[in-house]
Amino acid sequence: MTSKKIGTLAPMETLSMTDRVENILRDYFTENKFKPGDALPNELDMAKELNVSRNVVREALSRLRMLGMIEARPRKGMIMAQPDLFTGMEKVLNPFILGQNSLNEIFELRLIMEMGISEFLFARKTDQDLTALEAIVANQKDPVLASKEEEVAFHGKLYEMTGNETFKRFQTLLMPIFDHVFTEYSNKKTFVETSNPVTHYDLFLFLKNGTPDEFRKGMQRHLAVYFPVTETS
Amino acid sequence: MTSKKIGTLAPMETLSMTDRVENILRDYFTENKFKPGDALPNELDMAKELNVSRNVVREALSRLRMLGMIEARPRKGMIMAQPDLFTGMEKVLNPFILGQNSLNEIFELRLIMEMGISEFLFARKTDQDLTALEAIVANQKDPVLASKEEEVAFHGKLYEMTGNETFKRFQTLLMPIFDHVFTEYSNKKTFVETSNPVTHYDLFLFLKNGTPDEFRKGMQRHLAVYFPVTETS
DNA sequence: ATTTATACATTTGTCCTACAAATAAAATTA
DNA sequence: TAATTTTATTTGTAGGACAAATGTATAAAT
Repeated sequence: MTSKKIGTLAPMETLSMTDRVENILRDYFTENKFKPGDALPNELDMAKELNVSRNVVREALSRLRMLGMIEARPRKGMIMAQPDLFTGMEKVLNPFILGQNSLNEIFELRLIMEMGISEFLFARKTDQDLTALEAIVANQKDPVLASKEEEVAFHGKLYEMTGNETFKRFQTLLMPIFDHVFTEYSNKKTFVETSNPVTHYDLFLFLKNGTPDEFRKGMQRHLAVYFPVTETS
Repeated sequence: MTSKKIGTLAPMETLSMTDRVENILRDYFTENKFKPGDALPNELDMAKELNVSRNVVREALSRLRMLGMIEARPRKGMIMAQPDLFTGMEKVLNPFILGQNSLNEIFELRLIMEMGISEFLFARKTDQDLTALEAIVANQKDPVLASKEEEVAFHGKLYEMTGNETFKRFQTLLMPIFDHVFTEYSNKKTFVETSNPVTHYDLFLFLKNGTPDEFRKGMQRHLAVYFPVTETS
């Protein structure tokens, strides 16, 4: 196997000490099945063990602390913590930094999710939820053009009704991106006024009295303008 | 308004200098609309400007570097970079650290996404994709019990066929969690053998010759055992 | 002997200084 | 002008120092 192929040649990015220590620490936690609450060695011991300066260890630990992976109690030591899945993602969600392609793909993610929640909504909806949802759609004057507040409240409530906190948090984080891409849509494309648009109120009725299928079809028509063109409409 | 309410009393977590500098820097980038490629001030200037030590600045920068937000070229300076959305998330995806509740919710996320991709699959499927997918299902001996490799390959290919790189990457990251939760399912619950399960091959046929609705219904039955119980099945 | 007071050890957070390495820019020389 | 040398710049890494505060061990007092 003396092939000339030595990789893509690009990824020969020499990692810094900090990068390596960060990886080593994460691997160490995983291999030793560290669980929230478990105590970590102190910084100096780590530095000596790894033959690096305390600075390097602290930079690596600082990263893990930011992610919520570990917690440092001054003068007491560090312990493992329960990280939130999206803490890291939240910090890079900046439309000016993210590429346009990423932004568009995130927007598509929304379409996918809102088409997929139907079963969960019907499985977990409560009368209380429906009442709250009705209040949201009732606050709306113009039945066609929803206000931004109402738009956010309505769709947000749907995510909340899935009973999946992670899912809801994901949506809340992505919301600014949705809005950003939506604004671009509004500016660039001349909107094709659909003949009989499905309003939030229609969706509410589907959710209250209809079936998962009816609701999903309604949602699809509600979001129709954003979908890619399909042969079999 | 001289109420006695002074907050929840809990969130009085005094931020460290590093935490604050990290926030200040991110805000600074956002407010000044920093874009990938833009040059950053050097560390010493930042430290002087913010009245903190270079160590603190470096710890904060180290975090942003980890997220891919900035890039440091030794001896040349730092520039803004294009972060990957999920870099931070990837590092905390550790079943031993994440809570069981999070794990279950992530698993539900998968169900939601796979129910929602139908329209995208039909809008973007190519003959090449279908050929590749057919090869995957053809490799399978037992039509009912899919091997783990085939399972991963089939569902992974579906995500890939949406043409949404972000979506596909998300799924790849979450895969170990899916697998982890799935294993728990297998151990705890005695599986209810569905009378006529929908196989991957069935799904392939729906995707090739059917409609988005047919495919989605098939997918729902394929994943039925994992769904929450719905009144209107 | 029990309680109280004191001293000590521990550990993170922050600051400081120093220097290597390597590149780009500037200055010098041919 | 061209080639060479010098210098300045900036990140990466090392190492020392100390404050603060907490828990623990030690000493003192009743």
